[in-house]
Amino acid sequence: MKAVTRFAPSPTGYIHIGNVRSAIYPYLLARQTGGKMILRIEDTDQARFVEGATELVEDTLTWLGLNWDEGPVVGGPNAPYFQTERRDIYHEWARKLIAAGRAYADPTTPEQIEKYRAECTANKVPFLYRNFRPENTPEWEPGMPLRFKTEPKEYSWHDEVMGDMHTGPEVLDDIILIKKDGLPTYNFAHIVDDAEMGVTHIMRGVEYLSSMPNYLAIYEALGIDHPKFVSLPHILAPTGNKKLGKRDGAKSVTEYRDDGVLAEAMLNYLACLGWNDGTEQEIYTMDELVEKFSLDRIQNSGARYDETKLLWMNGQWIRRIATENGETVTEKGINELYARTAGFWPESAANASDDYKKQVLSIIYDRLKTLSDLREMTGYFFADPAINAEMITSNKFLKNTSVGELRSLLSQAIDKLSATEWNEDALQNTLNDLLAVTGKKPAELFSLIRLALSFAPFSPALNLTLNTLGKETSLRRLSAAVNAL
RNA sequence: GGUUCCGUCGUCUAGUGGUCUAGGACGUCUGGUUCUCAUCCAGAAAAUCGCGGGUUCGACUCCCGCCGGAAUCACCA
Repeated sequence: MKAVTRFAPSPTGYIHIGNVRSAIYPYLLARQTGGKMILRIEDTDQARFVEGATELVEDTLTWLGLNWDEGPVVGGPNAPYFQTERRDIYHEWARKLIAAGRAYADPTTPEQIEKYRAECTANKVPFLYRNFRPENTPEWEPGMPLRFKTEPKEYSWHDEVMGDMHTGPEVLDDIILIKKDGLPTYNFAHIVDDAEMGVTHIMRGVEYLSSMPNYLAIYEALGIDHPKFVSLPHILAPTGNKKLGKRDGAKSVTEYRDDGVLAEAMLNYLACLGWNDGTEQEIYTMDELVEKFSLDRIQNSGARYDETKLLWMNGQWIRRIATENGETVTEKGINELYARTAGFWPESAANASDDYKKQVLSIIYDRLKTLSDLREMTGYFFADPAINAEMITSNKFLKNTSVGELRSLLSQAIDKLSATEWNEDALQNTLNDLLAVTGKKPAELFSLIRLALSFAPFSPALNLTLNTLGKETSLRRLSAAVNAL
């Protein structure tokens, strides 16, 4: 069965990690079944509308590789895809309900409603508007709120994630269908749109679960079949038991992109938070996700967001791309990874060539957790580091060596390296010779040379660092270090 | 308060009556890979399966009760 799914955000800000899954899962199901994915913008709340939010949504989906078949930008047979432009459609459906005696214009003022509510609170009974239904209602016309006239009864339904559900009549109420401003509420609009657009699966957060009976009542009154319901459990904040939201500092998805997280890792992590295919696989490509995704394996309890694991996964993806999933870097892999690194290099790399940066990347990639680590970890490849003799003399492997000896060791290194052919293997041989000649341990000799070259807390293997830096630069820095000691 | 949902290592999870003295992953710790950091490899610690009853020869798995957590009760979505 070809699934028609949708992601229907309201344009009130950025998409954060707590709510992208309701875009990922619909996408996966649509692609798996050869169906389609619709992007619909639910902008009926004018007060919460945020300028530019739609573009933010599009940007996020595009980055993650979640392309939509119908919606803004691409259009489609069910256009328009902004609810504010579909006003007439909702009114048309609303009139059907009125004609069937299942909706009425509500003349009650908000103040009066508040009184009813206060009355119920005082008497400790649940507030149900249907108990205060006005007896004489005017004929509805736009500009008046329109309410659903419910018929309280029990409802049973099936949720693809939560299983068989059942509720009593006490949860049914006369909910607002169309607001005073003429725009529909979410409760009404999504039902109409999903029906018009042929949506087969509604995937949304569990917070809508308690509204289900009211939706079921509307589907019934409208005489239409409802789509399948898929309630997605919440993603929990790192601490506490609350769902992850902007107030808990949930970062936007694109903020992770700007911090150097790969789209593949983000998608992989999020898809597997609350879903797994029952195997022990951890790393999934988009294609594998599309192939293996299944609704019945979505977890029905909330999952805590764990950034540490996301970062681990990002490291895995960086290595996977650089090595084309093998053990060593390949040219193609480095090119692929390099293409993602724009904007993450230190300022000093501004004038460096692509080839040089690729070479640096190829020896440093397995140390990266995020692309932005490049900024902190590669500076000395592009500009001579500030000399800090203290860093050498206080190093744990060097602090017991006299300054005179340090100088002598560096001088010997300079002599040997001056006469060496400059490539990885030759450099390694020279380094080994140096070890033999001086009788020093690698910890002492290599640490010294490494620090004199980089003055950085860590760096790639010495021979690789030397090779990339080049002969001239390496010897210059070594000499400068001798003079500074 | 009403209604509904959820409950396995710190975290994400596997587990659908016996193969579970509960498996994997992240994190943590230890050791190895000629320096550092990281990768990689090996290993360790870590869950009385929320609690109490029952059904059964046998329960993490089925039933009941309880406890704990969450969601929702808007002219917001």
